[in-house]
Amino acid sequence: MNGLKTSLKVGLRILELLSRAEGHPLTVREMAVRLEQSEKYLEQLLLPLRRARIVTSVRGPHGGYLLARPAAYITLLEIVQLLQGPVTFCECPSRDCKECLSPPIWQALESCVEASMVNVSLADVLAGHTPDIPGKIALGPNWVEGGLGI
Amino acid sequence: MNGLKTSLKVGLRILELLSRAEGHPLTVREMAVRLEQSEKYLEQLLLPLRRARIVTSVRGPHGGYLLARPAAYITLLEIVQLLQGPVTFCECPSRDCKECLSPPIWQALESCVEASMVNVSLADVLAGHTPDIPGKIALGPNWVEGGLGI
DNA sequence: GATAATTCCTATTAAGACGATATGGATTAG
DNA sequence: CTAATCCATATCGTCTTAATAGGAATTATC
Repeated sequence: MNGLKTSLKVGLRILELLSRAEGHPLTVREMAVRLEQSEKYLEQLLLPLRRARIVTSVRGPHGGYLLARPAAYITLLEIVQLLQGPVTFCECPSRDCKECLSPPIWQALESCVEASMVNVSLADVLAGHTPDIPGKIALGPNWVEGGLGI
Repeated sequence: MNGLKTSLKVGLRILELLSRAEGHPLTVREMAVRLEQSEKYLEQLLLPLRRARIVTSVRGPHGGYLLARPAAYITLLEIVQLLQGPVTFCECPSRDCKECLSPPIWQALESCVEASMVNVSLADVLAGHTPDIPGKIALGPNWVEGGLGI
């Protein structure tokens, strides 16, 4: 959560280009020029994007990459999970993990972020839609009101 | 966001010990034995905790560390920010960053997590309080309903 | 005051993650 | 056939972070 990885930033810009190309395949070379990145690096990012069926490829001359689906049907969550890794605070399975002390708290935070991101499409991101005030997790029945005071 | 850092996990366990000690100073040595960690490593974590005034120290013989405040007045957010780093997705100041495409989205996610964590105290964590269903960000007035379809 | 217990501080090492590059193979239009 | 293009893997270098090391400063006790 400490900043976006470069792979995600660049990946988003790739998807931006593909989205604006609208059905016309873009070559890695074109993207490399427009994004000022090396072709090889972009290829490395396009590989998982293709395997996850977020983009499609056409091989041979006049080939290139396309968005596999309309941008409105690609969620921010799948992009992030793919290029930045899963949104996890604590992976422990048990309910009382000795390391993180309270898995439910971390799981709630994960759900908070995931539920938010699955609700935002690539089209939303490109359109610059601004989200509203966020919700936040609330403690359950065990919670003692006023425990935090000020 | 890819898993909790070791420093945070161990830091939380330190705070757990101090919380249960209730005013009686604990030495680094004691904590090292009970947590099965090296004294030197714990010292390194206690340093920022003390500077942030989350713990207090007593020097000399019969010295040790104490919680600086009751656990109910220590928020999860400050612990996380201190030992894991700030909760940031994108640090760009401008509203249309070329790298992350849409700062408001990331800022909303940050706020979502921060607002949740500031609401959870160390006491809550130790008590194993389980948070409710999380809220999530919602797109603002520009949002087109049904944009995501399925 | 000497001594021992303890915190305090900085430097250094070790291992892993990640950005980036390099090299070559596979596919296909013309 | 050949050139354009995607496909795949291996490798290198840098930065972050966990962990160690060594010693300085403080203070209770005798």
